[in-house]
Amino acid sequence: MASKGEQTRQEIVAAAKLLFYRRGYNNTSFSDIVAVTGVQRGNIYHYFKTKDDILAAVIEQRLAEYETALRNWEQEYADPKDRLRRFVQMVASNRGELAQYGCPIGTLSAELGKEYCNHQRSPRRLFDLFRDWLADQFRQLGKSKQAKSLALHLLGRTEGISVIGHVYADPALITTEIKSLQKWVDQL
Amino acid sequence: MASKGEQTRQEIVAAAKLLFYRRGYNNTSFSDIVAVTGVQRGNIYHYFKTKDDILAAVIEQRLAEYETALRNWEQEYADPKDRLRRFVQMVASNRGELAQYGCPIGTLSAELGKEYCNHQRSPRRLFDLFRDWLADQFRQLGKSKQAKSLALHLLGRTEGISVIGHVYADPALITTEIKSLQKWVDQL
DNA sequence: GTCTATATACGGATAGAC
DNA sequence: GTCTATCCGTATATAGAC
Repeated sequence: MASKGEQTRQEIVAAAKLLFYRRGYNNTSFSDIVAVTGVQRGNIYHYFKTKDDILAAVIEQRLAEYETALRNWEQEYADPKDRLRRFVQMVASNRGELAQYGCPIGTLSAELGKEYCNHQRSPRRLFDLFRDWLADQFRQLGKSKQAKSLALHLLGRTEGISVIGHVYADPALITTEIKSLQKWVDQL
Repeated sequence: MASKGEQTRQEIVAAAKLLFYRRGYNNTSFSDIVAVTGVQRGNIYHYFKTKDDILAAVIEQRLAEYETALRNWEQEYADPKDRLRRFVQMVASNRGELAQYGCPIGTLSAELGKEYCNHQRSPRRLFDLFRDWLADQFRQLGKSKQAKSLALHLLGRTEGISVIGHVYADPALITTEIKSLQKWVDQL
């Protein structure tokens, strides 16, 4: 059972995660977080010294979430190819959100990857998580040598699809492109 | 010959274009533009009523630039396939910048595409420019029916490659992925 | 742990002298 | 067309009562 304080902390992180995604990190203010959570300004600073600290917590939260998802997929699907299909399917399922706000990892990286930003390299760990997991699947398919570059190729394809879908705010574009990507997986 | 005022205006736009790309739109302040150009704050407001107006001018500038490039490629290469190759080659040539700051169009779209942003749909015109030109080339290759979706596929591939190259700040990743994309063009 | 009040800095934008 | 001085809002962050 989580203590009261821990629960408040989680509420702040959850709200920040959503706001950073939908509005961007720089465009999200403490006032926004206060408005969403009901937790008062001063109290937020009780849990996090700076806005950067909140961002760090949000990234940790995302890492944990995705790790859990990947573990589950490993349980659900024995065939590495099915796991790859499940990964691609995730993008298709999220097409609505992706078309509205872009990829949560990709747009965060784009924003934080700019010059003079404290967190330039932080979102890379999120990419590492997927890259390493995907590479594992390719290795199990007997493609040890190209595993890493195949993983980056697949990651890049999904990111590109998200960018196009977001620019045109059109989930249907994501569906079309994902079909071609599913074929690519099938033909491995 | 450009008048003095016109020249000053151009300097502001040029500086803003570079700053918006490298630091992001929201992270660029008037003070930054003053520091780069030497043009004083009040004087900038003589040319642009708002920061949004500067952004609009920067987008127009990019549109004009890219239009010129595309026209030149049409002159240089008669074969539509060579024109497609030239497009892909552009990404390869810019890999250094792309790895450092991301795609100038893609990262701008990611930033402005977020919620409650005045310019949510402005960068779409930049994508339209490339999409329509690429679709034209596919049409001339006898692929009228799929022209638009092939164009979006190619655009998406380059965007995805930029995202990965940027996240890992590694131009070599861009080179690798571009090779596979060149093959795709060759096999059309 | 929660809240109010406030410090401090910097953002975009304006007024007006020259 | 250029420049200085300044307004005003809002941002992050802090102090301290309860």
